[in-house]
Amino acid sequence: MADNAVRKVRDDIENGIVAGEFAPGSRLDEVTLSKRFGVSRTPVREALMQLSATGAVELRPRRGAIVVDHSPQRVYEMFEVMAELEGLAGSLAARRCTASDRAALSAAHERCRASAEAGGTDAYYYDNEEFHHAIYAASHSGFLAEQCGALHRRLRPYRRLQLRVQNRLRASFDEHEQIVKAILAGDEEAARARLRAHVVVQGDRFGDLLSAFAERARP
Amino acid sequence: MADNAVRKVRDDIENGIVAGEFAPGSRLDEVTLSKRFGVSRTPVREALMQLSATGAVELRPRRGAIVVDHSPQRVYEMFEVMAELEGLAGSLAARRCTASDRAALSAAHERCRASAEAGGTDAYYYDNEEFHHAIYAASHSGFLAEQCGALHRRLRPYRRLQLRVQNRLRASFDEHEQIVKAILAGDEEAARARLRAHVVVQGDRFGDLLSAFAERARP
DNA sequence: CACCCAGCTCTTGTATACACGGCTTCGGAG
DNA sequence: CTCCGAAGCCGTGTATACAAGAGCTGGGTG
Repeated sequence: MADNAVRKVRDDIENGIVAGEFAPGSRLDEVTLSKRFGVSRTPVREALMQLSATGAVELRPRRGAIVVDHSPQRVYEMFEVMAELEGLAGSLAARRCTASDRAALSAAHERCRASAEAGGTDAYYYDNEEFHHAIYAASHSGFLAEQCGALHRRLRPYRRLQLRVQNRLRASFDEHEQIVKAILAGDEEAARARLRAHVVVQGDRFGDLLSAFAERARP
Repeated sequence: MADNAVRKVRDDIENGIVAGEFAPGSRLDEVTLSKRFGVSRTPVREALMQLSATGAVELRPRRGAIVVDHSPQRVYEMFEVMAELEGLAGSLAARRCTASDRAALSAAHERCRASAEAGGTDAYYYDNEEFHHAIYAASHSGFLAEQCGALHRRLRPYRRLQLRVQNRLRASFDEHEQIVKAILAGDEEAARARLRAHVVVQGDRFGDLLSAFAERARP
């Protein structure tokens, strides 16, 4: 339920997982969490179930919840699927986008340009998210937009780590430029191919992913 | 939570939705459901949350759960996304499948052939599911297999309705034949294209989808 | 000395009780 | 007659109590 208590608990646990406070494989005890957050076990249980649904934790019957261990291979697979869905979204956007979609996409792109030139990875990270969501919206497929949004959110921590790599920010923006051009030109296949290449982890970026994992492993 | 009570309640509600007992847009009252299934509100709540996670119902804060109304457009969008993911799975399967994957795929295909010739749509429906799962497994991407499985399951009722259309069963099997050939030949692009075409709702099949909806609307 | 079994404890799964927010209905006023 | 508002009721959200299964520990035995 998007209610107050359970939402708060869910977000707190999620943040704790991303921050490394709850290590992968560690047990999440319901009573410990409830005492920690000052609520009863009920909202904690519901939060854990929601996290289980989004794949952040694994619930084993009668044995509690453990933080899932995202191996590099699994993260790679997730980016692979994400690339495919984003490619579809780009293709549909190139075909269907309206004038207001174009305006929103261009505006998001310009915000990315500004933050890329300012050099703040955090600001760029946020604007980058807006950019991708503008593409989802332009696809005019509500279900696709939901799926993309959910996966995007799930990959958020890893994307954030990847952006820290030197020059990745600039390269990302240059790729955006090509993507925008293809969508505005109505070139479905170019939009699909460029978005796919933008998202998928390949070449040097696979090494970046591994190094990001290594960095995260440290305290 | 794959526990006994909540799993049973969840499956019962899901079946009720598919069977049309719970009409789209209708309210699912927690106390009514709990009395009906002879359990307390707690497992009912958890079941509803799981159904909300899989998209079968919508949970509005403080206002209860309602059965989501899948418009034809939305179902079309879901098949569109499914087609994309299956295409990716087929492409990966063509590249990566091992000897045992090939054997499993061929075996599933032969079972489909048998039930197609026997003419039983229910049997074919089941074997068809096995066939697609064999492709997911052959992709050797655990995450992709999970996503495909989840979407497949979500679309199950609509696929079942579609198979009732005359000759669709035979056409489906013929498409399978081409897909198997492409995967066994290691032709990634052919496998992708044929799986996509197999799954997506286009041409006559869009009319079939609409008629299936019309039929389901009746008591 | 190692292995197995039994009892205990700790945690999850379920039930019930309590609190708070929204919806509805009934009454009054314009 | 219609519209607005307040109070009561119904239903969800949260807390707590009870039951049952899984893991652990300690003692006994081979």
